[in-house]
Amino acid sequence: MTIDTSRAAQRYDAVRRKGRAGSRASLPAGPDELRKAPLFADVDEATLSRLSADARIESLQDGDTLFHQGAGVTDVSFVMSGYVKLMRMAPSGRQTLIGIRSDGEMIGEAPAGGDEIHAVSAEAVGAAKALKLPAPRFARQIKESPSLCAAVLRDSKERIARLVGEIESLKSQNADQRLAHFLLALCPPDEDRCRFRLPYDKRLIAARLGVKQETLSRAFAKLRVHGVRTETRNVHVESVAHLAEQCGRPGARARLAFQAS
Amino acid sequence: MTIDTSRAAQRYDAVRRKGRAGSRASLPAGPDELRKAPLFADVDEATLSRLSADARIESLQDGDTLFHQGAGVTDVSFVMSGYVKLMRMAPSGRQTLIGIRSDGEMIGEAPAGGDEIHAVSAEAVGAAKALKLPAPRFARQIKESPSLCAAVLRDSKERIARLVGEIESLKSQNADQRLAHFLLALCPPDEDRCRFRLPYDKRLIAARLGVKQETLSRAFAKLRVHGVRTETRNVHVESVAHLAEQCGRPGARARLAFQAS
DNA sequence: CGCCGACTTGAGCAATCTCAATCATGGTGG
DNA sequence: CCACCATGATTGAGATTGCTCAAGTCGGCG
Repeated sequence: MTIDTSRAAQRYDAVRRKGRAGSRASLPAGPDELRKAPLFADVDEATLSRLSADARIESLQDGDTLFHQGAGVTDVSFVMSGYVKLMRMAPSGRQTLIGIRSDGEMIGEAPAGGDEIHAVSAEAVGAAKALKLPAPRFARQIKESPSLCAAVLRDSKERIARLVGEIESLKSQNADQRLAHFLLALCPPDEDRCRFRLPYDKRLIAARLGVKQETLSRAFAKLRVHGVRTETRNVHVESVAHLAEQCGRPGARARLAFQAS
Repeated sequence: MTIDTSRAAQRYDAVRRKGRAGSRASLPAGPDELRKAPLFADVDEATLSRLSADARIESLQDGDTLFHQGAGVTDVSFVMSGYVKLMRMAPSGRQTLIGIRSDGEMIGEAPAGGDEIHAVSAEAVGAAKALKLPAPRFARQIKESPSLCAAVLRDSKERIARLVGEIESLKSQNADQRLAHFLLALCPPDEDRCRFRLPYDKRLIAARLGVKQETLSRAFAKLRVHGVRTETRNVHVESVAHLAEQCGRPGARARLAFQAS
């Protein structure tokens, strides 16, 4: 369920972090970069250029931390390339993956003014670039620009919908069904037979689905019977329709897996 | 995990609904009622009185539906008394509890204009009263009143934080720990030994925690060893501090439960 | 070649679910 | 007052799911 147990996680992090440079490249950014974030798609130009005044782009390496849970919110960040994972740290040291951001998505919550604190920690998964805006400036613009405010409102709703979906699947589906759902979302549209690449490694996918790596591996094995083949990161789906059928049935899979073995 | 399986749920609903009147009382409401909702705590009087123009209060009986998932959003609703449960219905008919609202909380999401659709279904748990405002009017006021907009923004953030917490606990805690957390939140502050009443029946608590009723019952049984006694709906906690310790440990409980049996 | 990291596989165990029986409670009709 | 029923809660037994620990595979890379 969690990414790792406390002691194991510490070891794991120690390994990943070895030999990484401490300094980060940071470049200024303009309104054009901001516009790439869907959040800003409908925000007026004037607001955007005000927002971008102190914007900068940071380059991150695998494992770099953007911010820690509990720390004060100084910036609003957006993923410009790569992936960023959001995690909750329990007092015990246990880490739980909350979500993964990519492609212009906002990392964390939009600051609305006042003293705010990060509810999660954010860390780069592989090399990534992040766009950062100072939080106070963003909070001021939210109050002054109706289009920005509307955009943030809409974005919050999408976020909530996603989280609700997440809770539903954690409560009502088993690991196999969650994996089927996950893969289904990755299949390109309009093709029944398809092939694609997993966006990140299986360890992370497992954490995203809320299971252990071993369990994920076995779930993949069960899907083989249903025409889903994997070679490391590449996935081959014989029939998307057939895969979709696997999303809502607990019993059928066991029977078929038995026949195949 | 889910509230009930498809067929069982249908039977269950058929039973609960028997002999209930179809009509609902509906009374007009004013700004004073609105002010009771925390969302409106800091909203200016003018906005509030505009919002309350078409406000009305509906009386609901156990099992009454406020709205269905997938239906268009025509109103914004608030719980004035009692409890309302939010559920997701899978195409299979499976129902998953998403949350429970009470005490002036908003039910569903704030409409921001445009055609919107309910992401969940809402149903009264026991007798309840709901305050309803027409969605279009609310959406208009959001655009025109900065204080309302700020309030909705703040509320969305709280909602997201709650959902994130929910996901964390589903992913990282077992049933016993989730129950301990749940009870801890119900304990009145500043007392180590306390006594209180469960807000709703154990069937609902189980759904809230994402386990079956039987599992919840066994979790309560395990907590008895730790000074938590229950008589139907009444709970005695010998030591809140001791209960809090149970929130973060998987192993210890099993040993003690074994000794006790 | 040999190691490392990511992944897979196996075996046993723990948590949870399922099905079924039982019990307590409150209401209802006789 | 009692028999009876419906509902919610508890308990038991067995199946299932997912976890843990451990070993093994595989591909790249120095």
